[in-house]
Amino acid sequence: MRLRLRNRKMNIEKQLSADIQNSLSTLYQIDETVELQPTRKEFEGTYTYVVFPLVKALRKNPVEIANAIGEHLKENSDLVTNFNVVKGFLNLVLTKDIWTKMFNSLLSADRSVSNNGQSVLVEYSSPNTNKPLHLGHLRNNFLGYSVAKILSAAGFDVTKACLVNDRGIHICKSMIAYQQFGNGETPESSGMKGDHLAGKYYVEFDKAYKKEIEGLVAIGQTEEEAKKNAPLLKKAQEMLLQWEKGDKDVVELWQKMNAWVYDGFNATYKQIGVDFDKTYYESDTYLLGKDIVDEGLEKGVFYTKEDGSVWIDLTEEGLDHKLVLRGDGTSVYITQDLGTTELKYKDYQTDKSIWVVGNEQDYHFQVLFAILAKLGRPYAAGLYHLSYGMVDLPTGKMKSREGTVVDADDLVSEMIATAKDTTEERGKIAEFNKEEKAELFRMLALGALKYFLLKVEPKKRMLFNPAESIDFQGNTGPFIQYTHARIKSILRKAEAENINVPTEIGETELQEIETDLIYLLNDYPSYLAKAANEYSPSIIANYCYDLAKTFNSFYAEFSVLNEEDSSKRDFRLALVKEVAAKLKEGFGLLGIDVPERM
RNA sequence: GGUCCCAUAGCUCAGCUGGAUAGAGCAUCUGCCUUCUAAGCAGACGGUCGAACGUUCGAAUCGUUCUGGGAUCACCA
Repeated sequence: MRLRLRNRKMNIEKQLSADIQNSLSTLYQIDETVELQPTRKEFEGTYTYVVFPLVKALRKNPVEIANAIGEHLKENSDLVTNFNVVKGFLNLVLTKDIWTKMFNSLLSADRSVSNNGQSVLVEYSSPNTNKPLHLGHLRNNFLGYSVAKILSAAGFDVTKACLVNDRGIHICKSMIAYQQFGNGETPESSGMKGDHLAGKYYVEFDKAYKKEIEGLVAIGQTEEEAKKNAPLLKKAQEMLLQWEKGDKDVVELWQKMNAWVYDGFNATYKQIGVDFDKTYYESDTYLLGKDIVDEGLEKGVFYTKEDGSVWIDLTEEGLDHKLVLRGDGTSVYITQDLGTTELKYKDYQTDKSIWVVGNEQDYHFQVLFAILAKLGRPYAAGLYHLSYGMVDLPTGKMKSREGTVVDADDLVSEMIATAKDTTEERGKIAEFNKEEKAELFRMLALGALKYFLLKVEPKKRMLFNPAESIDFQGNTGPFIQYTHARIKSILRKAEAENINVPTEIGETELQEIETDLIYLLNDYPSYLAKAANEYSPSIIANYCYDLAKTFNSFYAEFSVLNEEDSSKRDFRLALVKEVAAKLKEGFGLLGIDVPERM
């Protein structure tokens, strides 16, 4: 791995800020940090410096200050050729060759990622083995995978982890229902994917369980009593105890059904293009954490109640008292998470650890992090819950138990069918063979789906309407994929005509839309940094959209290969090649592939 | 009831570390394919930025209160 000590990339904005700082100290003997913003389209200039904040200290009127700074910059800065002042806004016009310089520095930039010396573990997906993945899991998977990619591009050493919830009462429910109603059905005999088969029996359990409750209520029990007393639930609880004791038959059934489910999950993961470096299984880790409870008691961070249960007082942190171990000595959810957090740290010693988990667990993670901080864990400050909002349907919340979910496999299949129809309608891929077509349809389907789920800020809940299929036009994945394909088409044609793409360009007069593109390309690192800081793929998605949109405006108005001035043509060739590369790079961070043609 | 999150155009969303006249897409309407891919481009229409106070030269952005929606406050995970 290469380590770059300094960022050698020329940064106009930084240099300009420094020049302004210099002007301020020369003119007014003040030392201010300088923030620049892009000049609004309706004014002349590239960067704007707002002088209002100086007014108070300098006791001069803003226009006067702005003019003075402008004059000084014009005299002393190599970058500034002219300026104009509107109220307190100093609009700076930069020297003409700045754009070719900026672009050449982009062309010659070192594209390897420089390691930032930090490591991070990202846990996501974390499915339950009693049901197949649904739309909510897709948001989770795409988010986790993308955040891992983004952090990696930002220089982190990233480990992708998955914690499979493969034990517990919910798994036993599927198992009981299978025992009772399964008649030896298998994925082979039924033709169902293993995860769907397990999910079927989870739903079966709930149906039968509800019937039992009705029956008990009919003979006079209250609903609450009936829920506790229903024989099926008793059986599931009994089965969990047997599982914990290691009962041979139960463990065998558990292994058999889980193996089916893993086959199903692996097929889904492969289809949606998601993977992990490490998989943890809760059946291996659910007993962890008890030693941490002991440690907490010794340190006086935890306390014991009369019934033997162990608690922590988090009222100082603005939280409540929280149970960390049951009176009978068995674990609760938080106990396990204390244990797995410790385990992950022992395994990887990462500087940061991220959980991609829905916002219904916000409180749980507040508590978890607060406890680890109180225990003085060195890694506590690096823990982060990437909380995301639920995906709701027009009919309300998705519930696996009641079967009111948008199944992940079904949705992907439907999207592929839509991609096929949409593409064939346009009739542009006649020369594709069968495999190439299949690959393209999948690429577009996943592009549409991933972009749809990732372009929204993670913490916002979102609505998915199955009746309205996901668009392929406008602000969508396929729009950006299409833009990439268009550029590739130009590059192919150039190659066929033996026109080389230059690696350095000479001075040439540029259109405004071309400088817009250079500006955007040059700005990419700041978007990447922001996305990494905020763990937010939506920032990358929106950047790609901006870039694609701007390119398409350029494309509609100007021609690359039909440009008669060869220096302009060469510049445009290099420019569009950079745009394509950036779109591919950005979409790569979202886990979306881009086609050569479509 | 306590705590946390969300509220921007008819719909889906950007913008939020305070800056100039709040931007896209979808939908509706008008133009643009004998020229590098029309999954595109140009334009029209559409806004009390949930409400009220406050801080500020300046608030969609910060603060307080309120309204609406969601989540959570289990010896479930």
